[in-house]
Order: sequence, then C-alpha cells, then structure tokens
Amino acid sequence: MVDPVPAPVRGVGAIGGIRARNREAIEREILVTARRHLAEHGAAALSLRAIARDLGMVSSALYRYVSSRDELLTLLIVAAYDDLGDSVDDALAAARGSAEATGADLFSVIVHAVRRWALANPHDYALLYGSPVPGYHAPAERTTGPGTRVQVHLVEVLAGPARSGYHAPPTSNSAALAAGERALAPIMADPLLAGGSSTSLLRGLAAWSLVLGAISAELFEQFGAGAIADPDAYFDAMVTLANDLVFPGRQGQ
Amino acid sequence: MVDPVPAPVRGVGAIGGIRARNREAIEREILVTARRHLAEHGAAALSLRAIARDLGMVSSALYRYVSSRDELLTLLIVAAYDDLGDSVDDALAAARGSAEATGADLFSVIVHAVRRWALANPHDYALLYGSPVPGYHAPAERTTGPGTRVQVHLVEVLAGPARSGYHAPPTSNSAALAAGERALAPIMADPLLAGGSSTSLLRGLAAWSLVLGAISAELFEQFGAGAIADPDAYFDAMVTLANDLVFPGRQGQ
DNA sequence: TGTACATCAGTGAACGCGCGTTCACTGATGTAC
DNA sequence: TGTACATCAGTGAACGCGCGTTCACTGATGTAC
Repeated sequence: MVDPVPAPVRGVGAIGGIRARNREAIEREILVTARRHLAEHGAAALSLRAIARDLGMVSSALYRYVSSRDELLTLLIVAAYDDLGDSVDDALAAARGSAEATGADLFSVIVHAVRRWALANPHDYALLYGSPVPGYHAPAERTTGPGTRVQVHLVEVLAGPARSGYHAPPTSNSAALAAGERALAPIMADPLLAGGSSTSLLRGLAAWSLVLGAISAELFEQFGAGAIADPDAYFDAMVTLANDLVFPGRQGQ
Repeated sequence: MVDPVPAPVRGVGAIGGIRARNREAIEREILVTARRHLAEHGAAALSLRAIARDLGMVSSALYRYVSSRDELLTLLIVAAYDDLGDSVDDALAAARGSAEATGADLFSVIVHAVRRWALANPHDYALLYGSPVPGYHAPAERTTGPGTRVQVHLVEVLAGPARSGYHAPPTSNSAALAAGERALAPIMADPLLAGGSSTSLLRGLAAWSLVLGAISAELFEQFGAGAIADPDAYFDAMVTLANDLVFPGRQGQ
C-alpha cells in the first residue's frame, strides 16, 4: 500500500512488532471490505468514504493505508487476478491429482475454472475483462504480473500435445493465418513462449477469445435473460468448439 | 422521449407545426450531444447537467424532453444499436453490390464492419457489449428490437450455404455439442430461425463469441498495449478461424 | 381579423446528497539512551 | 528501569465539487371562437 513513511529515521519498523501486525491486519480488512463493496456495487461505484464507514473509521483515516482511490482500484485488480489465478491453480491441481489428463482435458479444466470464478465474482470479472473503469488507467507494472497467471497455464497446456508429436493440420486460409501469426511477433518474443509455435499461439488466442466472449455474453446477459436453457451445457459446447480450434482434428476428452 | 403531455386537450400537437419541428430539432440536438458525451467520457460518467450545459440550457429544462437519466441511457443504447446496424447494413450493401459473394465472405464483411464500428465508437461498443452501467438496467422491450439487427444478418448468412446443399461434417465431441444444441431451444423457437439448424446456430454463436471476444480484447487492451504488431492482420486471422468454426471444412474467401 | 385562453419551453433557485482529498490536531505506541 | 522524544493511527472539520430531481414562475407560441 502506501509507503509506511518516507524513511524510518528512528524507532518503528520493528518487523513483527505489535503495531506492524495491526497495520497488516487493517490492510487486510480494508482489502476485504473493498472487495465486498466491489462485489456489491461494481468498480465504478467504489467509494473510499463508504469503505471507511463500513470499517468504522473516518474517511481520512484510510489515507494512512491507501494513497488514493485509484491505488485502491489497482489493489483490487491485483487481488482479483490473484483470486482467479488461485481458482485455476486449484482446479488444475485437482484434475492432475485425480486422473492422467490430456492437453484437451486441461484446457477444459482451465476455462471451466475461469467461468466458475466469473459467475461467482461477476464484478471482479468485469473489472478485469469488461469495459475499463472511467477515469482510471491501471499501471501496467503492477497488474501485468498477476494478470498473466492464467495465460501461463494455457500456454503450457497448448504446448503439451505439440511436445508429444501432435501438429495441427493446415487449414483453409493459410495466407490470413500466416499474416496473423506474424502479428504475434511481440508476444512470441516473450521468454515464456521460447520454442513455442506461433500457430498454436494464434489458435490458443482464438480459443481464449471465444471462451471469454461466451463468459461475457452469459454474465452480461447479452442474449437476454433465459435465452439459453442450460448455460452449463451451452458453455460445455463452446469449450468443445474452442478445443477443436486449438487442437484441430484431434479427439477431445 | 417523454410523452409530450398527458393528452392534448386543445391546441398544440399540430403535426409539423413550428413548435413540433422545434421540439424534434432539440430532441435531435440532445441525442447528438449525449452521444458526444458518451464518446468522450463513457456511459458511467454521463451527466444530465453537463449535457444541458453544453446545450446552453439550464439542467431542469432537459426534463421537458427526457424523464430521467436512465431514460437517456436507454435512448443512447437504442441509438448505438441503430448506428451499428446501419454500419453493417452499409457494409453488406457495398459488398453485395461489388461482387457475387459467398456466405463466408458475407460473414467476414459483417464482423469486419462490427469491428470498424467498435474501434470508431469504443464507448458505444462498451455500452452494448461491455460491463453493464452500474445502477442501470436496460428495459428489454425497448432495446431488444434494435439490438438484434446484426444477429438477423448473421442468421441469414449462416443459413445461406445450408440452403445450397452444404452441411457441416460431424466433429469431435458430438455429445457435448448435442447437449449444447438442446440448450438453444428457447432461441430456436424464434420465428426468425424457423427451419434453421441448431447446429449452425451453435457454431454461429461460437464464432460470434470469438469475434466479440477479440474485439473486446483489442478495445480494452487486455493483452497490453502494443502486444499485437498488426491488429488488422490479427483480426483477419481471428475471422478466418471463426469462419472455419461456422463452415467447417469449407474453403473460405 | 382580433381577442381570450391553453399550452408550451425554458428559467432560476433550491433540496439533499455523496464524493475525494487536505489539514491541524490528539492520544497512544514504540524507541533510544 | 525510567524518561524524553519520535512516530504512529485515527479524528473531526472543512474545501470545493458535481450530481439528479422538483417546483413555482415567466414569457412566448399556438388555437378556438
């Protein structure tokens, strides 16, 4: 949060001292309360005063812990990415523990975990993948790290089948696809993707777009309430089609 | 907008009278100004007072034309859907005029028009397909009509190849896909889809999700600024993959 | 054609609200000697 | 072990702002006779 103070000249800072522990506890309380407000009213309506009120503090007291409303938003974004990352980690760990899983299975596990998390935390999802909060721009240096945890897993899963000899067959319009792959150069430069194929990255991004598009549509009720009788089955089908995109011609689960 | 008055007992209402024409002109001015504010500040920051100020009116005067801020938002949504619909109509008309076009081409024409419109009107796009405006819920009876113009075209395009004998080959996980199709029953009941195939609807929705997901990612910079070197080429590739989804095994453009 | 009257658009003041942020302050907690 | 002092967390008042909405009003526009 905010620097505890320009520089502890003397006194204070005794790590683990009672004051430091109190401070950490209150920092946690602030974040918990802020997340509850986010869940209830959405990011645009986030109010420092309301949060302070809920904590039984005076609004100005919050400034001991948070330098501005924007910083609180940044903290919330980081917390949401972390929460989402944890959910996906847990789902993957459970899946890997229970059975030997193919890449296709794991792709499904990941995106199902994302959807479950999104349905449980719609405003957090909106904060990460919906329209930006007006007047706020996330500082990239603080949000990109936690923001890529899910993608890291996806990249891993995408690379799996390729390592065991699978390669996607050529598809219809290879000219457009080739140009699309070239556009990915800046991403391919990431060390995380070293040795990877831009073809599978392109297809992975398409699958990811499909899944996020489907989740957004469901969450924001773009087809109207009740248009889809069985959202779970519908999403399963979307995942199946997304999976065909990533591993064309390969049998899924 | 607002009912001109409970019931014109006497006087007024002379259709085309100078006062009526003035009223229409001002209604237009309000909508234009509101759209400009939307484009500049986003929907959440939309303010009746600010709009009135821009129009050189006192804020209370706006209530002669609009019953509340929520109603203005509804008008903006309808206007945005109409604008988007017009863009797609124009693009289709131009494409049909210039050359004989296959279904695949028309799909591409439609979604490219959607993307172009979204890039030109990001806040309108966010209003329609992004996270909902906090505290506002669109009245379905006023927004669903204009909201389906694009979908109507898509359905038409999807049905085209089927009419000329094309049928999608079976794909990997037909159990999940079959269940997904069953979930579409409420949509299939729409007269617009009479005689259509739920298979192609399912695939069409997947393609639509893919495209909207890609547009959202681009607009809201979800991959970080500059992550994709050539957004046009990237989107072309996404459309190609989406197209493969709708017409699997069929050669595109 | 003139006149009395209804309806309109727009004004200006006000109500009541909530917001982010700053600031001087008090009393408690901790630390150095 | 005691004491003087630094630093802390939290208070309370205030600044300045903008918002949506209501209301009684004025003068202009239109209409019926």
